[in-house]
Amino acid sequence: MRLSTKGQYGLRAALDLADRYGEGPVPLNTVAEREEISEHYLEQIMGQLRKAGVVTSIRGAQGGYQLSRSPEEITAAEVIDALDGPMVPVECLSDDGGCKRSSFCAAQNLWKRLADAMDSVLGSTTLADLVEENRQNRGNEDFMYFI
Amino acid sequence: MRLSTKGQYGLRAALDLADRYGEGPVPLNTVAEREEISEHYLEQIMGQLRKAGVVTSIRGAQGGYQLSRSPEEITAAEVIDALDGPMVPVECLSDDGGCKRSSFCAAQNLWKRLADAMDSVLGSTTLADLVEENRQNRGNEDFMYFI
DNA sequence: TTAATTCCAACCAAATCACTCGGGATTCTT
DNA sequence: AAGAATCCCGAGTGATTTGGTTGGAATTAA
Repeated sequence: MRLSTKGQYGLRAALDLADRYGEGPVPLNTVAEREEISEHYLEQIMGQLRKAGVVTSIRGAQGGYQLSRSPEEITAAEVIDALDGPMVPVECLSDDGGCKRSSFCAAQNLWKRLADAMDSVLGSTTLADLVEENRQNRGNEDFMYFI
Repeated sequence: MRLSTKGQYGLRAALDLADRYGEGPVPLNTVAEREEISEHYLEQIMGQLRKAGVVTSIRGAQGGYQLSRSPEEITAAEVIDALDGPMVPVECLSDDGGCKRSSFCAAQNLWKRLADAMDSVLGSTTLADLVEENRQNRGNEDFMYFI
């Protein structure tokens, strides 16, 4: 059970934008370069994020992408859902997929707990949280480095 | 991010065996029938579970499969790992996959938390837990039914 | 006007998934 | 010893998904 690279790249790109929130639009190619993601592929990803309302774009020269809201207001779940669909571990939990065995399926209890656990992590972690954590880590590392 | 049907079927089959633990070997076709899984496909799945030490098999007439240990001693994680490999949400967390960005990757903190959350559910839930919960549910349902 | 950018749709190779098929090996029952 | 019930194994397969690439059109700042 792996997350697609799309979801991973998308989150990295979103974090890249979060780190520069408020500094104006960032062109796609600089994000692609910093994050080492194929430019054309990232284009598709940003398109999805735009349609989902996570980022906004400005076309033309000096254009680029930026987060649509402040990083505190965007959860990891929102980014990943936009790219990979909702993170539900098995089909039978999703609204329409309901399987006829559900009334007596012992496994379903497990999937529910698993889905809850995943939700609570992704839904409660914002881009700001991750950027902040990372700044602190980097800080400590630099500190270590110079001793 | 979906679990493969293999993992789902495998868990269902394991729970089926857990429900009958101590009653001797159960032939594959009866499990397949009760759980509505293709017999040949389930055969492959049971093969993997056997190699992983989750079930044992007895060949020949009157043979079949049974859990290798009591359901209290088998976690959901063990079953799923045997079939789909470890449930790690992204490659860069797995031992050998370590990516070079890890030292400054803000996303990785999220994946770690997600992996921990998943682990703690799957690693702490045993087959016995699920069978027991299910028996209670079924009990309540029957109760409701006859009022 | 030109260069920088986003936007869009089609295409593609490789991998994975969810099975199926066919037959061999083993063991119980009679 | 024969036959039936089982597990064991490896190969094949069609559909879908993944992880992109290609090529070009539209928009806008300088």
